[in-house]
Amino acid sequence: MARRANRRISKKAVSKPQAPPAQTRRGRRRQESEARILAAAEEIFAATGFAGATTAMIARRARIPKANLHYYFGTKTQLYRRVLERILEAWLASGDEIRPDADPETAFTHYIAAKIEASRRQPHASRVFANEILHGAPQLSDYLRREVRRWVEAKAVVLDGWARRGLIAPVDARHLFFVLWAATQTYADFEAQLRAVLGRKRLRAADYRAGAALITRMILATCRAGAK
Amino acid sequence: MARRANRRISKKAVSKPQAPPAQTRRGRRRQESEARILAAAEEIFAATGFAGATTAMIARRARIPKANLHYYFGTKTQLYRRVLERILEAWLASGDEIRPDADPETAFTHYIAAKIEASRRQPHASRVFANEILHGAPQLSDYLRREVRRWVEAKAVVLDGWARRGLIAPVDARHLFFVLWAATQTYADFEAQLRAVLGRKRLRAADYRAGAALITRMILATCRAGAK
DNA sequence: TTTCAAACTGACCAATTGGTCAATTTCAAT
DNA sequence: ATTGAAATTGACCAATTGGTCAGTTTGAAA
Repeated sequence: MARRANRRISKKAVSKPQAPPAQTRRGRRRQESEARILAAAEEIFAATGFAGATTAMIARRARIPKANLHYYFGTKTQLYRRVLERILEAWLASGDEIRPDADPETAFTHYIAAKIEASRRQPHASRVFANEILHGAPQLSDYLRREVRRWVEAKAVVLDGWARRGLIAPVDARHLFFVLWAATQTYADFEAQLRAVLGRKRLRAADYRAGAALITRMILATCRAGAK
Repeated sequence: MARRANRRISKKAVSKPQAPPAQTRRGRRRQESEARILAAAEEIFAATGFAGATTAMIARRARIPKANLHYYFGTKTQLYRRVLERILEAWLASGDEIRPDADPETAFTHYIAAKIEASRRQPHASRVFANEILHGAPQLSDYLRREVRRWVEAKAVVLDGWARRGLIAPVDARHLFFVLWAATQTYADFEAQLRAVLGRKRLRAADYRAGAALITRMILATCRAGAK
């Protein structure tokens, strides 16, 4: 692991990979490299978890020297955090359609479709997130307790409002989201299992459609006003 | 990692940890140690994943010398496989209630309750399994393609039979199980997230009950004969 | 064109870790 | 009581890996 003596100081003493210049050639090249590293890191972390990933693997996939990766991102843990931040940002941005003035059926349908689409298009992101939580969210617990919790509280208010107005049946909003996340993300996180069971080499568009359709049907049947 | 030269041979040359004697003192002591190691390994693998786990951690938790662990189980990978096998066995044993002659509503209710109870009582097992699949099931793909697939095919026949007899609405059985597994296992695999969102230090009995109740309600609403 | 801080990287190192083994202890069988 | 195969374990090692750094290159600014 190399000497642990104030890594921060010696780092700063050498150079500061801060402040990407501007629209200079250097700035452009740098942004390009950073993006490639982040993408590579996401793939590797998704495939192997934090502990299983090596900075050498990530650098190789990004096609840059390992020392360069450390020059840009510092430690493996810091790089991992950057990857997580990007993912959580996207995660929190979904669900905008769930608003008091929206039509519940439409809002649920679109939300589910978007989540399934995310599982299909960015499975790596979903898996990195899943892996982090699976192992106790050591790097994310603050985010979960703050941003995610707030997100859920806000959505719970919306669902309760819908229920009060008789638009949907009353439902435990928190657990509803737990189940919704699990159901939609399973198409990314557990893809290996679904492929094996379905006997597919790769999941097809129809598989994702079938999942979205079933989950939507389940939610609508559960929440349909007057239900149980 | 130590010399890779035929580990198998040198191992055999030293001794063979096969054939647990009988009800001798040694036999008993051995079974005890093996059980402690397997339990410790399950916890550690669940908490850190395969790559993040060290045999030293597992040995420490099992309170035996590391060399002893290797004496009993060979390599870390072999120990991991033993842990996985136990877990998958239990996994496949669930769902016995889903039989042609069973009442669908009762069968679903019991299956969901059992899965949630498993998430509550054996969260480690669920997490080891989840971690394995999340990373592409490198050690499990054969099992998934054989045992699990067969399991699902059999259950799909049962559900189709129920539908044909008008006991439930027609439904895509495969995807129904995907969603059911995800929804119930999330109470173990994503416990850290649920705790954060619910603002709990530990999930309570009531939380598991709420989850089971909602999932049951969803499945029954979806499958109720005559539904959509 | 000159300059020099920033960018870059090959080579290296210390810590960690999976696994081994020689030497010792235990105990089931005789 | 004797015996030897099995069980046990402290000490060790080679491979891996995160991270560093000295030396070189690059390009923006003067």
